[in-house]
Amino acid sequence: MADRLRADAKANQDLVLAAARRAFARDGGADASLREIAKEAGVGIGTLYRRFPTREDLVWAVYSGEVDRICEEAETSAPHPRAWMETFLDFLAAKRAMADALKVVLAGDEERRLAVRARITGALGSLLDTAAAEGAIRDDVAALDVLMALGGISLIAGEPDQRAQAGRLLDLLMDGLRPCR
Amino acid sequence: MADRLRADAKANQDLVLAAARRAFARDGGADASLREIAKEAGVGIGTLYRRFPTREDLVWAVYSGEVDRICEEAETSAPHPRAWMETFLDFLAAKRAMADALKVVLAGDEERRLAVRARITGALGSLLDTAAAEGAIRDDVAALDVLMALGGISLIAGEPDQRAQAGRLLDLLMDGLRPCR
DNA sequence: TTGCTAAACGGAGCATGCTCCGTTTATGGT
DNA sequence: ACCATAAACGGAGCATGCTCCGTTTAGCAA
Repeated sequence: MADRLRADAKANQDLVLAAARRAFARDGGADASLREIAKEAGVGIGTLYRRFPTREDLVWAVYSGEVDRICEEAETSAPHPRAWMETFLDFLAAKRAMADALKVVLAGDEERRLAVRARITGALGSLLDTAAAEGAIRDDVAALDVLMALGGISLIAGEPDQRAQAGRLLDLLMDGLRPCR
Repeated sequence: MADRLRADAKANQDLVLAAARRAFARDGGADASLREIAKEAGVGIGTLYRRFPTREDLVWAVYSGEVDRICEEAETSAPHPRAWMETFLDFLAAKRAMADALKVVLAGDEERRLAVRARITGALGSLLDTAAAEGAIRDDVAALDVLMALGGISLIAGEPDQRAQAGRLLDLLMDGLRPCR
């Protein structure tokens, strides 16, 4: 990329990211104040917004590493869809901000969102394919649909105290994926 | 009820409701400004908030009639769960504000929310029971779980331009409800 | 070293949600 | 007709998201 950042810009970006990471760690990040994050980073609110135009951009910058790790897990570990889905839901429950970001990513059609989507559906798809090859689940359901189902579960029952409910919804989803008949 | 409203209070409440109905009709209501509604009703913002402490209260006051109608439909018409669910999702898609309100209702445990929840799960339960009796679907899934699944679908794929996606998720849900094996 | 300019900065400013509280008034009793 | 007072009113005020724009400066070329 020829678009290298100016030194001061890069430094500020890092300060903001660090502050955001700290703020998000405090409470899942769903409602951390961006002004507060900017202040904590010692940067003007305008600077934060120029670098991360939307809350989702910031959330994504903070958590993309973890998402990658989860995706790799889906591609490399044994094909236990249910277990992986639980991990995924737990992740979204812990980082509530990500659940909202996911919703946007799943709806939008800008290059950026599509890439993220491709990353996740790719991993999930590979997991589903493997499981299907073993006859554990159906083979005719698109990974994107499953991902959206997971996103839906986390949106409607993603609070930490709704684990049981989320589990039941996941049961229902798994039932829908069963290769009966 | 001994708690009758003072005449002026009642009048203002009606004005607010009428204004809200108009505002919501314009755009689903998801992001109509409450200040604007108050102004349109010729009432102070404080008055609006005293009568409807949360946005959901207002949304509910505006739409409870329609929800009732849909519930009755579930109880009285032929047991076609899928058709009813589509109606329900369409309703939520048209009144985006209701989708958010539903999420809150499904999470909270205050008397009010529980009552609303009971109203809907009651109707849906009756529909599911009838269908189950005919062998059309399983009989061991709680109505609340199905309702939450529907809520999840509408949260993750509730925009009008996501109908197809929502349909696929509904397929998945129906598959999960099938009485196979 | 000295300019020049694109890039970056940062905060004022506006809209919104929601609260708080001093002021006004409907209503029932005398 | 007159009060007393609980009830209702309404908007000032604070926090937040996000934008806009005048000011500052890093990085480069002469």
